[in-house]
Amino acid sequence: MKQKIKNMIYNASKDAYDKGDLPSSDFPEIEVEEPNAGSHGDFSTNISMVMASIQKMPPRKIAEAIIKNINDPDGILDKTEIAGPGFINFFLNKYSWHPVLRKIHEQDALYGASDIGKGKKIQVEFVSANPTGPLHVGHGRGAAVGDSVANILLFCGYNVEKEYYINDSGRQISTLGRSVFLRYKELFEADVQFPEDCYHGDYVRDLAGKARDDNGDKLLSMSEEEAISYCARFAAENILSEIKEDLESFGVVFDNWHSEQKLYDSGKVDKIINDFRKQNIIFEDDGALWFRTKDFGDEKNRVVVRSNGLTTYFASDIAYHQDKFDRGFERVIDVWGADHHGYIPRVSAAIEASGHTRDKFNVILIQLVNLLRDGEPVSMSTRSGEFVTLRDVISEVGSDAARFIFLTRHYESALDFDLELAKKKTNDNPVYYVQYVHARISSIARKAQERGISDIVWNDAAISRLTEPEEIQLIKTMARYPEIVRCSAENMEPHRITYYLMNLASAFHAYYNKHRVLTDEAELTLGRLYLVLAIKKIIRNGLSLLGVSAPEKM
RNA sequence: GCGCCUGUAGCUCAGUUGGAUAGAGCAACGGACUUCUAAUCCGUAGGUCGCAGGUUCGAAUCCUGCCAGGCGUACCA
Repeated sequence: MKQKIKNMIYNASKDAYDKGDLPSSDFPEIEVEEPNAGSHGDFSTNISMVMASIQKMPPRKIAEAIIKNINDPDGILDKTEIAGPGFINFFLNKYSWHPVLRKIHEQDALYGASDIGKGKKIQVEFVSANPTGPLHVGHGRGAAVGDSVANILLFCGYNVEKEYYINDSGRQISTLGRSVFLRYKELFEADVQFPEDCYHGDYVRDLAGKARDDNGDKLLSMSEEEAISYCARFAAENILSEIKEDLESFGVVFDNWHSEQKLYDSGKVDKIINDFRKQNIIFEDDGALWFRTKDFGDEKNRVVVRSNGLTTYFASDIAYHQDKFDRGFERVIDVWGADHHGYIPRVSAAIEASGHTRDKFNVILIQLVNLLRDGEPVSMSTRSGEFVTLRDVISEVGSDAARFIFLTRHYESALDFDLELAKKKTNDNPVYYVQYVHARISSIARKAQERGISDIVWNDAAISRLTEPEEIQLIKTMARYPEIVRCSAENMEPHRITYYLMNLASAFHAYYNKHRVLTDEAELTLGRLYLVLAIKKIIRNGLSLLGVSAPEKM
């Protein structure tokens, strides 16, 4: 619809120039928007103001020249007007909106989909929590955003892969092994010292118990080094499978799980370090190996191999990001917690050093989640091991409510997640507000079926009965959906869809309270059924991008 | 100190990539269920868009400088 208006303006401008009404044929990009105020029409363009300096004419005069030359072969326009400093407002004939409904019904689950991604191979890596403990709420937000962004990109024609990077190597894993081993030892001996820097959570005791169930006291007869290494692997594997379960119950399924350890085992880390040393991108100083991140815009150089010979996290990240591009991804998106933002310059540096431009690398930084209960902060100390896990949250408030709430804010804003609020089944909690639309319409459809109305298809006579202002408004809102999805994909901002759905839901509920769908008039009823079933399709369609279910009954 | 994020109604937040009179929900007040699900709707009230400059036809939005809060600034992960 917007495109039609654009074409109309373009043709009118051209005709105006041909006839001499406009002195220049240098036309800017035409922008058409939907004004907030209904009194400003259905669409509006600022072209006259933008062209004023080029045409050397006052904006309102330009607007007159364009309007004079407007051609409307399909008869979609009711009227046009010049307003304010020179806006041209277009008022559409209400019948011109009706074909949108047909499109929604035909495209159904694909309404709003596009090919703006052109099949480009793109990777979204998210969660990637260390397998040293259970997922918490912060990971939940990352999971909800990452998964949804990936869904939206897929919907917009990208070839998307969802990946989880497993940090199954390095010091935190041996600390985990030591923690589990010590708790295991406690099961057999008194007076075991448990250091501060070990993991204190209850899950460590659970894992120790499990290790005993599997092995009896066998581990005590091994060398400590062997036992710790066994416990590390045992614990990490167990935790990882718990993480997988949690994510699955949260509706998140990864295409690929990428192991850090395998990057080392395959020699990729050593190779990249050697290559960069030859290129003098990595150099030795004070017994350590340093990456010249400063040459790539970071504030200082960073250590890759410590003087004790151990690699840093950064070392494997260099190899990991190079590996992503080696696998053919044209764009790489990392979803991180905002506390890692200082890490961006060095990873960008690594990417640039491996010969890729940094615009192919995007980081979505997710701000922190404050967990509340009835407005009071819930303590979340990882040290003491007292934190509310994602699993707890899902079982308490449900996956749908949790995911929706995580997506009700721009990820760059900190989020207060109130457990009591999330459980409420009222207007405080927008997820039910949106799902309720789907359930209500489903209910109407069932009632219609009881009345013997089953064949709900496009029918000129029935559709032309849709003339109420609320009906036209609803169709206009529905017509905007594809653009919302596109914006959401371009900016990687799922919350745009969340807000759109709340908006559409609100328009529907208002309509529902004012007008009956099932009336005594067959044609009107059929038209309205066609309308609300289109709404239902968009609600389902949008919720699925967010990873939220669309219930038939509530 | 430096870097990133945030600052919009009493509270929690949107704001169509620079448009016209800045919008929702909650909370407050007043209304609507014998009719398709009241997990809903309608109405009233609520604003110096942190502050000060600048850019232009036009700024919550872009630029500069301040102020406030959060996070980060390891040969940790």
